[in-house]
Amino acid sequence: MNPVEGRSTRKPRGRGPERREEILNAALRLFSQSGVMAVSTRDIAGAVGISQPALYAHFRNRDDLLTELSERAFSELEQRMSALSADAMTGRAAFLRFCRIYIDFGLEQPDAYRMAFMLEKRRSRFETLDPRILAAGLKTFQCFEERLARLVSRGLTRPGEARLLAQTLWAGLHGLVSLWLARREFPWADRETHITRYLDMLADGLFQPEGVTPRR
Amino acid sequence: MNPVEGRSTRKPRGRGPERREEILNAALRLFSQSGVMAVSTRDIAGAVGISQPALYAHFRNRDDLLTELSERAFSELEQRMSALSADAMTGRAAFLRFCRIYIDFGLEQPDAYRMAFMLEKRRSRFETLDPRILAAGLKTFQCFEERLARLVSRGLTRPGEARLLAQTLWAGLHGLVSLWLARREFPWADRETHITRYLDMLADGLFQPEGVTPRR
DNA sequence: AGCTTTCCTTATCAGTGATAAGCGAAGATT
DNA sequence: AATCTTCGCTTATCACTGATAAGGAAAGCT
Repeated sequence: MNPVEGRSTRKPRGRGPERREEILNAALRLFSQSGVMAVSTRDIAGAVGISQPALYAHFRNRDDLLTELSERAFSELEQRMSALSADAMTGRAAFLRFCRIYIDFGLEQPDAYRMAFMLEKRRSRFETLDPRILAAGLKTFQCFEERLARLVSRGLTRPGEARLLAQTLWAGLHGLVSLWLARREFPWADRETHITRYLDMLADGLFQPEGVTPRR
Repeated sequence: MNPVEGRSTRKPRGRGPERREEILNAALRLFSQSGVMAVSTRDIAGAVGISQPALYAHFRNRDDLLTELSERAFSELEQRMSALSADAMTGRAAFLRFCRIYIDFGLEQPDAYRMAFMLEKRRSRFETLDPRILAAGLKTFQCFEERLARLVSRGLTRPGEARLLAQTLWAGLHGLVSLWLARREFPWADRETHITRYLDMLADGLFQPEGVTPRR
């Protein structure tokens, strides 16, 4: 695709990058259907119509493929957040809408969300996070932090408050979304009510009424 | 152990239930060391000093063993929460202490926490939750809800509010803990500050100052 | 002594992710 | 045109996984 890419002056023959796309799309579809853990490399290869070892020409291993999908998931979330910033809204209403973007992303694309935040790789230790996923996550988080700071201008009194608030809010939203996704059978309250109540609680803590100083 | 247990009048020979305990303990230790996904049934059997198929005399399969550990994790959390209720505290301070119990449990016993809330089984679809884990989770949640309602007596105005609040708070705490556990490499803010700020934000939303009506 | 039950073994299975070796055809080189 | 090179793929195979089958050794009861 890029002539700068290699020492060879010859153009790549064609199928290469497209095959890679085919594989990624097929994998995501299968993961959505049957769950990430249940899909084998043979399943993916079969869906694309190639043999299983052929995958390894495009991805070093299975986890590498998952990483790629994780990066895409982060990218998608980032895009959604960026789309909102056009409106130069501020205050409570904007805060609520901003949070809804995160929540809606998780609920509409549960598999992408899982890829990004909840995925436990098979081989490595649980805590060992892929550097690529870490980088993608950091980038997305910076976007999150930036937009949030713009929306919530009041209440950011101490230095470093913006980052702390962003991490706190992110964690809160993640808790909501991840529990919904991981424990579907649980008798959750009506989801809309739940979202509203939760965001209100957060907003009540964030946007204190005039003349009232929040404790601490 | 219990004479009511079977039709046989003979006493069980001994090792049975103890072996089961041995296996569970060894499994939990290995999971803590190497991560849940990285530990095989042969590893567990080897740690106990028996052959791999011998495990299946005590557990139907690997997931069954994980389920057992999940139940124990829930039980441990429940115990911790119940321990606090002795003090008949109320109000904001009690709320903060209550939340700390949950957080501390997750941070002190990360593997138990993962068992209970973050575990993706290998075989089944991700959403398909083991009924036993569901039951254990429900029981623990009821404990959570009950204690919380006692602590936060004000602010519970609408019917069903207690359950909604409990689910909301649980989700918020889970978000914090699970992200810490799953993304250790992330440049988190100082944890103590983080906890304090987050709980304050929640408490500010919950315990509105006198004479101020929270929006909505 | 003989029988039953318990707890464990070895042997083996299908399925997994991954690697090695090689094959055929499309471009490049002569 | 003939040859060479490289690419994209195949088949064969590996070590390992969770799980099952079949059987053995020994403890305790009759």
